[in-house]
Amino acid sequence: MGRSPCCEKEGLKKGPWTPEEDQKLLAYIEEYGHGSWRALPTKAGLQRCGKSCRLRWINYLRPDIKRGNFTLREEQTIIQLHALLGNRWSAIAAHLPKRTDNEIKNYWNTHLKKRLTKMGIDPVTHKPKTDALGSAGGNPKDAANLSHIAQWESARLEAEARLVRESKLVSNPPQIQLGSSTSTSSASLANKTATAPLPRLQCLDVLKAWQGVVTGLFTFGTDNLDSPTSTLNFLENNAIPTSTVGFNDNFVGNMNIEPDTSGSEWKSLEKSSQLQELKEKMENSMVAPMQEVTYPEDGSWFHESFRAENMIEGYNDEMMVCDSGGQNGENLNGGYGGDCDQEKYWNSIVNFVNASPAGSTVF
DNA sequence: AAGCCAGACAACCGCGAAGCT
DNA sequence: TAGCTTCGCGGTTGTCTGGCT
Repeated sequence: MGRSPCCEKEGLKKGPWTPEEDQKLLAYIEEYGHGSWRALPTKAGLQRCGKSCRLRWINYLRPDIKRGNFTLREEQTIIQLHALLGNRWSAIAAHLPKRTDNEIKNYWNTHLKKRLTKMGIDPVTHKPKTDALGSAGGNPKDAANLSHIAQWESARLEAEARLVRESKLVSNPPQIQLGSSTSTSSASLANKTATAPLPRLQCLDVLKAWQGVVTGLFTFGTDNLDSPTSTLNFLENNAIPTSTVGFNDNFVGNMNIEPDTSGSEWKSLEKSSQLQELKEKMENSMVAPMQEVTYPEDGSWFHESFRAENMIEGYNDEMMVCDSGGQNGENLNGGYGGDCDQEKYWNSIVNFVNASPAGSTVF
């Protein structure tokens, strides 16, 4: 189909953005919103193509971007989602608040992929390279099950990512009349632009749901989820939940869930016909398979994964350096404070990714 | 001090999908 | 319905920086 000619025009500047250009772009979006990206450069007085402006805004200038090192939890989430989704960075980014797809992609390529490779794990399949022939212990049936699970989760995550994008449109129309202020501070922009921080779509967070299933079943006793389908129960009564449908607080924290205390974002979503449509789709496509999931009762397959789940926030690479001493240093918080943390951490990740509900009767 | 190299990250490019007329 | 425009995504490249020799 038609190709945008904007970047092919001669005379347009390429390469790194100058502070002056950033200022112009910020000032324009603050006042008028981005509107049509194609038309923006001319209106904003920039010698750039619209594509370049959009990228600069999305990946760098947007006020709701969290910069700096990825937390251990974020790394874990990226790896888990990558195991399910592959290189669908935008879908992965939808689960990492304030991170851009470009940033995640870069981080994966420069850090995580190499680490997995070093550990002898194929970063594409997330399987040990020595186990090339078979996943799930080499059992073809289990491998097929795992594949089905991955496909299923992939489809659902994609649907959710789409909803997240749509929610941006619903709750934050792109063209916002921003008032008379000419301030270009990030704080100011954060309240005004079309890309204000998104609410977490709590009950549609299928990654959370998936993990909540196994977490709830094996580790939390009385507050356990009754059944995996509970994650979608809100669909039945159309109620926007104020809590996380039976998941314990621990879990919520672990998954970077940021409850929206105001609920205002959800209220706007409630009115969305698109949301209603998606609800119906999810009801039809997701609830049924989940109902029959069963897992080994002893929870052994999930044990290591759960330990990784409980690692404390702020855990960083330096803490993960594995000395030759090899002492086990699991701390009282359930995290790893010992000498061989890196190996344990990554083993946990790998176990989580590999954790196939072998007893599943779903597929 | 200079040159080289590798890592990290910003930015570009090409493609496909969605929307509009 | 076809053709065009616009946007978003993912792969790739370019540039900067810090470490090493």
